[in-house]
Amino acid sequence: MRKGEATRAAILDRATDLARSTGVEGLSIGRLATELSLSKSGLFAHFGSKEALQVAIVEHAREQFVARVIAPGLKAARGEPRLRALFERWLSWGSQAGGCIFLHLAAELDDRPGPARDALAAAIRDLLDVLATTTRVAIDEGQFRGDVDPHQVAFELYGIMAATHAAARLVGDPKAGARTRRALDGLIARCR
Amino acid sequence: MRKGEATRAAILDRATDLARSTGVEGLSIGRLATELSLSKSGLFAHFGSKEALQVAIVEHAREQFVARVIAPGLKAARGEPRLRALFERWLSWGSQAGGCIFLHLAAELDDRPGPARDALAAAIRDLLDVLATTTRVAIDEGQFRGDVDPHQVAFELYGIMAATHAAARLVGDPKAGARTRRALDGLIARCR
DNA sequence: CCCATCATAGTACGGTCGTACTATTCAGGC
DNA sequence: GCCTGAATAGTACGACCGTACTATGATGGG
Repeated sequence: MRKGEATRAAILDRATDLARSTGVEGLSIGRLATELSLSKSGLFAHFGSKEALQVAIVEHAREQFVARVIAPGLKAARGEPRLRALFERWLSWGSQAGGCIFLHLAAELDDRPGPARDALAAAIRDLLDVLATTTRVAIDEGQFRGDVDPHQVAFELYGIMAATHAAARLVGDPKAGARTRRALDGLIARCR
Repeated sequence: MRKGEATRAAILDRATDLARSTGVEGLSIGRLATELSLSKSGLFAHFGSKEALQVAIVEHAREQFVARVIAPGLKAARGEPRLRALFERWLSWGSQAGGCIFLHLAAELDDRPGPARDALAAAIRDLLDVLATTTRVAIDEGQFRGDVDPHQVAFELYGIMAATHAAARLVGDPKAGARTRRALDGLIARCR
């Protein structure tokens, strides 16, 4: 049905927004319904359980991430430019209100087994794989040295992103942006 | 009074343990009281509000961190060995059940203004400062190059720690430990 | 235009939340 | 060994939680 899908999408949009700052456990169905001018039960009917809503939020965030970060990033030229484009887009994804939802949920869910955690782990694994694959291409193109470990690069990129998050959002370091660029440039320079 | 202080300490020990996996918002006073065989009101009387308990948890974690990570780490030889010792101890701090509470709370609180967030930001700022100061010493000792930026090193160390957390705890990467060492060695090699 | 089906609202329930207020137990100084 | 004050328990409250169940409203295919 058309109408239902549209509502569901609107719910997920708002829910994903909220979950960026409150997490998926702190998010309440009642509050979410009020914000959307829906009844709690009407909203609830779309998901059946809070756990299912949480999983849907993760999936929705993953789709948004693919659309706003991965897909446009992959349009850049093969190798290093593509890697930089992906990271740059990830950065702006993380600078929207609430930050990068994956970083938030990673901390919230890493000790909470369940479907939501599984979905999140899969999403982050995918992200790391894309970064690693892009690095692999840079090696094949001769831009990066042959002994570079693609997954190591993905690992360290994730770390830079997390450090950026903490520095910019929590500690309030005004130089966070510059530090991020320097770390990225350093990592890439080491690969050449 | 002696007794009250002892109880308060016991509460904080357990609360800090729990908050490592549930966060400070997800932690419930009732559950905590039950776990400690205390009445909810008896426990509550020690803090007066949940917010005060959250702040106390952060302060308690900070004290534990100084005792278990910072203080023993500072006993290592000046410069690089000290930096490595600090990071190594931070790593084992982060590998206790629930992981590093600071990384968890950083994600939970970075968008939630209030005293708990302030206390956490101060704690992490302190941690970064210790790492930066230690790096500064390594420069002064001639172990690191003169153009190394101590706060940049602290920033990147934080990133490595966060990446380790995600890789080991969420994604379940069996090579997480090796990746961490490689990233650390790479960072330090670049400083020399 | 009716009817089946989907979408949403309404209501209710047991549970737990944080936080008051009051009562009881306990420990130590005289 | 009482007396005082601290430490803890008891009880109650309103609010909100997630989740059933039922009813009403909208919608589109025949």
